[in-house]
Amino acid sequence: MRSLGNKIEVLKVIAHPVRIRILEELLKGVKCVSDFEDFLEISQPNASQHLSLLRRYGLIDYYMDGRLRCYFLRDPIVPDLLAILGKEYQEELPAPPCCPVTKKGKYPGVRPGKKT
Amino acid sequence: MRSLGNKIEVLKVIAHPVRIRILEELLKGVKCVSDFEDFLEISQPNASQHLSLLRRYGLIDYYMDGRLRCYFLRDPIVPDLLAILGKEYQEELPAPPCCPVTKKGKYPGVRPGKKT
DNA sequence: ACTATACATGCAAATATTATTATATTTTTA
DNA sequence: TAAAAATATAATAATATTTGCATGTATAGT
Repeated sequence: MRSLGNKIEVLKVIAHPVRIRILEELLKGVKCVSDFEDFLEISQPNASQHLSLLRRYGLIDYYMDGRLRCYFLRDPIVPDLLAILGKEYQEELPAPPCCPVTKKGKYPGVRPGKKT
Repeated sequence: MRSLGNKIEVLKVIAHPVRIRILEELLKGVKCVSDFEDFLEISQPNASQHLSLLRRYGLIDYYMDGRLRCYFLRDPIVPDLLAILGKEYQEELPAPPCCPVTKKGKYPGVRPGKKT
């Protein structure tokens, strides 16, 4: 299992437009580097760098088929995160019953060691 | 609704150890700035900066109670993401039936315009 | 009115991320 | 075995993020 700190690093790695597209493509199935070049509008070395970053964090891996590298998804957190990114959120969370701006509110939290 | 690009920005904003802790605390309930100072080991201005970044992206908001600012969660994507970060993943995703390294595999994808 | 409290803001320094370019490695094909 | 295809690596430059510090503002208490 990953530690929380580790998961945050993973989140950071995922949070990049190119890498999200890569992961979305891999969700559909195996792809090799030059396939990505076709629809990501970036250079081959750049694609390679993103792929190896994703691989360094264990999110994806590859099989080798001759001189092709067939990349595929490996970490189950990826489909979960992509699902959230695809989800439509309509409402905001309910605001807490606290501290209206105009009137004098009352902070509900305990504030040990604080004056006032 | 947020666009995908927008959600990726949000993901990036969330993907920071201090900000994750802030959001986790806010998931429990309203907190004001100096409350965060107590358990995050960072300076007040730094806490304030992280809070205002989170607010700039609409993830949180605050009520004012005198000189306190009572921060609370606002964007429903936050609890969903925190849930995933808390989730335990045991297994890796099933590897695709393709291209074993030792033997000569066969790339399953269509590669239009590519030679070989 | 003065002082302390709670918090925000602006700026500069340190650090990290990203893309670009050139080059290297490996494998297949001719 | 030489050329090409597919991909990786390394170095660099451009840019963005993060923090620290000093200062600013508003409110509350005296």
